[in-house]
Parts: sequence; structure tokens; C-alpha cells
Amino acid sequence: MAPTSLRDTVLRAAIEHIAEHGPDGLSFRQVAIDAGVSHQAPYHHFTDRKGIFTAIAIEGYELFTKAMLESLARKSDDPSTELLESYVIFALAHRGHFRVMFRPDLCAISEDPELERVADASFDVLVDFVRAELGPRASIEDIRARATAMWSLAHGLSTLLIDGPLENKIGQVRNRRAFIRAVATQSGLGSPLKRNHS
Amino acid sequence: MAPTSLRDTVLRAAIEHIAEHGPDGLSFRQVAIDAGVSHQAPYHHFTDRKGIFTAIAIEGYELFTKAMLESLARKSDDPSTELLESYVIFALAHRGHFRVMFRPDLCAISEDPELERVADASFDVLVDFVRAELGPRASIEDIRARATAMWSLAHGLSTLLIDGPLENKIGQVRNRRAFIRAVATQSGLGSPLKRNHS
DNA sequence: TGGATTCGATTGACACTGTCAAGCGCACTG
DNA sequence: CAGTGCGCTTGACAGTGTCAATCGAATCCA
Repeated sequence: MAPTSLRDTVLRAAIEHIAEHGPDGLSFRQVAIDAGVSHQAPYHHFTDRKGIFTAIAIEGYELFTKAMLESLARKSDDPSTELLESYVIFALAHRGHFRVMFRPDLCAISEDPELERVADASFDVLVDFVRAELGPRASIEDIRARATAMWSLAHGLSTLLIDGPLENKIGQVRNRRAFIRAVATQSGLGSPLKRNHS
Repeated sequence: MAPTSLRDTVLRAAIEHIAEHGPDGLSFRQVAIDAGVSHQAPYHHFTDRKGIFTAIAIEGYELFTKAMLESLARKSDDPSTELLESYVIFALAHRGHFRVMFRPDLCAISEDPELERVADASFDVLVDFVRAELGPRASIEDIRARATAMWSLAHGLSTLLIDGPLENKIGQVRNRRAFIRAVATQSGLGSPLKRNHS
């Protein structure tokens, strides 16, 4: 956790600032001043401003993949809810990373091969889970639709909790977990799945 | 549609720019130059930069409420899916507004009474719908959880489609509508509701 | 009619940002 | 010991939002 190089110092300071005040007001000149180095020092380790955000996003996706895999490794009897929960809990616990990861104006996934790789790895965790859940007879469309549904639910709840009007309306971690599970249950996405036409 | 006052010209130009390039690179000085007025003219009609985004968000929430109410007025036999669809379609059709509405660093809902009013009005449409759907015997917790679930699903899908990695992966409007309905169906949120505890 | 006031818009200055280009010191290497 | 790469500094530049003062033309009121 303690930064060793200047590169790391800049990253930690930026992530912390973003978690508290968002990524937009962030001034790397100010970060440099706080670190006691020249205004140009941060940019020496990255190509430009976008490069710093890209580095943050890459670190974020790596943590993200790890968090989801750990949730699946827990072998819960309701792995869907567990996975959804891990998504939201990650977003809340690492909002500094999360706020950057889905902002293409800060870090364009298509412009950085490594970012693209780690991002795809994260998405694959979710898609692979849905594929296994639905079984080998499931159509590609159903897999895609269900994976997107789970992803949308978790992503929407995360963003609404972090930046949206749900902000600060859920207090303690204890209640937060219960609320997230309730949301997952109220959607049909929590438990194994029971289709309902008409 | 055609702007009449300079105030309107600025708003239209900004919304169009945001829809194409996002809200962050936007320079109101450049907007002023394009409109053939001085660099300070835009700020004369609003308190500051945040004020312009607030005005855009207010207009957005008004359009948003209207779109959802129209969807409910259609009296579909699957009003849940219809409502979810109207949410996402609105976001895609008005991404200039949508990109601003949920960005508290650009427009803080709690800081502007009118913005707070129109935003609450939008959220009330959703909550009222869920309350009516679940009936008078539903607990407040269930209503809140289900409304949040619907909201999260629609919001997550919208943001993933607009700024996320789903961008440009869904092509035509025709396919888009079908895909949105498939996602709504794959979640349990589409049709009237059937609870499932494993 | 004429003076005051209001309001849309202009002008100039300011601090601040990211970026470009050049240069400095110092460890390491041949 | 010259040379070379690397971490970092320094200085300049264009561009941005914001503050303050000003201007001109309507509008209102005496």
C-alpha cells in the first residue's frame, strides 16, 4: 500500500483523490506539488494525462477480475447473487478505480492493448459464469442477453450508489449488503433462474 | 428545435457536442466563438459552467419524465418491459442530456432546488409504478428493492450502451429494441413478477 | 422630453491546467 | 574516463473558467 516509486506515489494519490472528489477536478500539477516534485514529474512516467488514467483503469480491472473470481471460488449455493454482490461491493470499495474504468474519455479501452486485455478478462468472468449456469444447450443469444442483464443490474446499482441519487442513502456496510441482496432477489437474476412468459 | 435566444443557442450547441464527444472536453469559449459572440456571453445567462450543465440536466429530466409517462400511457400488456425499454431508448435518443443528468460533478442535484424537483419527479414515476404493480399489501422494503432493481437494470444497460464496452456492439434501432427486450426478459423484471427462493 | 435603470453582451486581466521542448545531475557501462 | 540512458527539473505556450469593469441600447418613470 505504501508507495515506493514516484510513479506509485502519483497513482495512489490520484486514486485517493478520485475516490473522494471524482476524476474531473483532479490536477496532476497539484498532485506533484503535494508530492514535493516538479509539475512535470508525474507525466514523466506516463505518456500524458490519459496515460495515468489508463494505468489506474488497468489496475482496477485486475482487482475487479480477482474480486469476481474469489466470489465464485466461495462456492455459494446462490452464486448469481454472490457474483452480483461482489461486483457492487468492489465498486463501492474501490470507487477511485471504478470511477475511471468506465469513462472512455479518461481511458479509451480500444486505444490501449493491455487495458483491452484486462477489461476483456473481467467481462469473460461474467460471460463464462452465465454460460456454465445456462448449460450447453443454451443459445448464444440467451447467454448474451442474460449476461448483459446481470451486468447491467450490477453496473447500474453500482453507479447509482456511487454517483447517482442513491448516494449516501444506504449507510452501513451491513445494511448495504442486505440491500444489494434484496435488489438481486427482486430481480429474477439472483437465484438459479425461472423464466416467466406472459 | 431552432434556437431563438443566445441562451438557447448555447444550450443546443452544448447538448449536441456532448452527445458526440462527451461533456468533458467541452469548451464554452469555443461554443461562444462558433456562435459568433464573445467568450463571456454564454456565462451571462448562467451563473457559471455548472449552471449550464444544470440547465441541460433540468431539461433532460423533464423529457425523461415525459418519455416514461408516455410509455405507461400506452397500456401495454407488459408495462414493466415497456417502461424499462422507454428508459433505455430515452438514454440512447438523448445521450447529450443523459450524459449530464447523472454526473454530480457537472450538476449537483442537491444544490439546485428546481433540478431536485424534476429529478424527484422522474424517480417518482418509477416508484409509483412499482407500488401499483406490487399492490397495497407490499412492504416498503420490497417496493424500494424492486424499484431499485428496475432502475439499476435500465440505468446500467443505458450507461453500458452509451459509454461502456457495449458501445457500438448493438447496431440498428430494430435490433436494439429486440435486444433490450431480451435483456428485460432474461432478468425477472420484465413480466409481472414471480418470486423464486431457490 | 429627458434622465435613470436595467439587461444583453463585450473587453481585459487573472490564475490555473496539460503539453511541448530543452536541459541538468547522476548512476551505470564500455 | 568518455558516453549513455534515466529520473526529474525548468521555462514557455495556448487554452480554459472566472472576476470585474464597461458599453449600448432599449425601457421605464418623472
